[in-house]
Amino acid sequence: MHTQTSCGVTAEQLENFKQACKQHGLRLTPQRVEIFKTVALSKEHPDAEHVFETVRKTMPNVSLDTVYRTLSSLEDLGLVFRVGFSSKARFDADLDEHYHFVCTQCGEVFDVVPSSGEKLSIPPEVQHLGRVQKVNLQFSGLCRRCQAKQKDL
Amino acid sequence: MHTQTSCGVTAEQLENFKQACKQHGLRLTPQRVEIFKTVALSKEHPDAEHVFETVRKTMPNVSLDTVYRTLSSLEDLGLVFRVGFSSKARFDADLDEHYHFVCTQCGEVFDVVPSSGEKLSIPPEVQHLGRVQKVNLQFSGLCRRCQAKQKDL
DNA sequence: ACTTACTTAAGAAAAATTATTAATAAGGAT
DNA sequence: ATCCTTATTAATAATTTTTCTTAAGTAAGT
Repeated sequence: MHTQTSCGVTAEQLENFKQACKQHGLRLTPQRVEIFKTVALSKEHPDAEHVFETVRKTMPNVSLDTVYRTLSSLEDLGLVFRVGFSSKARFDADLDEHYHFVCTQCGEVFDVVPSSGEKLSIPPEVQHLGRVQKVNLQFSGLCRRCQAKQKDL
Repeated sequence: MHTQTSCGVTAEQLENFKQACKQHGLRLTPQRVEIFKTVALSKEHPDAEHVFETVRKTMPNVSLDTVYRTLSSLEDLGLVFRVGFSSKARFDADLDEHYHFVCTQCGEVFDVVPSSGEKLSIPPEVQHLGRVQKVNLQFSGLCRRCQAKQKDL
């Protein structure tokens, strides 16, 4: 069994969080700790507004801006995963099954056309959750060109 | 080889578009045709603003509102695919590999934890495009509860 | 030719996120 | 312990993206 803090976040998780902050020179402010704990505790994939409301219960003065800023920095440290993609909507008329690679730097979107053997099969547990109408698979990272640019510095 | 129109949209694609519009009682306005063609021709996954600018070159009076309205209806007909997820950002502190099923009706997000055999492997052609830092796999559709609600009507 | 959906225009309004600025406080130095 | 530097924060304002309103005109499709 895991060692747990009173609030349910594993001590391991918290320690990991503190280490990552220290490593990147981020100060351990109460707001940051509270926001991290809130996401770590929630099982419902909260949005920024929801985190804001939850944190406000114990820290009535946090601003929504801090929540957004903190969530972004936690994402940068890899401590929190952003579900979905919050950028503006983009469209594609190619309806054949294919995926996308999005460069986090330049924003370019590349098509990934799977070979017949690579096509994604919908896991049975997903079909049990509901009727799947759409599959969205997106990889993101640094594209070749942006990688090269970084090295040029 | 495919039969092509002068502008590069396959006749098949256009025919499919016209049929779908007819089936759903959507009128075949020049704006709708032009917007569809623009997305179909573009290889760059354009956003609404980009479509707007492109369409304006040949139809200087289209409004941005029409572009948004049309793109949405084309998506509803399944003629156009919305890349990424345009909803608000949601966060998850669970960093283990897992996917999500999002209900298009109620918005609830369900976790999909793959069994070891189901885990996604990153295709080599993706690794060739750049350094993958994040994988985002999202299924969407109607969840069980919302399915039941629909039947109850 | 008629009906009715659709579009334009111009503006307002939501909704989500980010920037500005002055005050505050974390964490290292003294 | 206290001081200092600099990141961080609260509060508010601003931006960005998308949708809605209203009204008047246009044109698709039967």
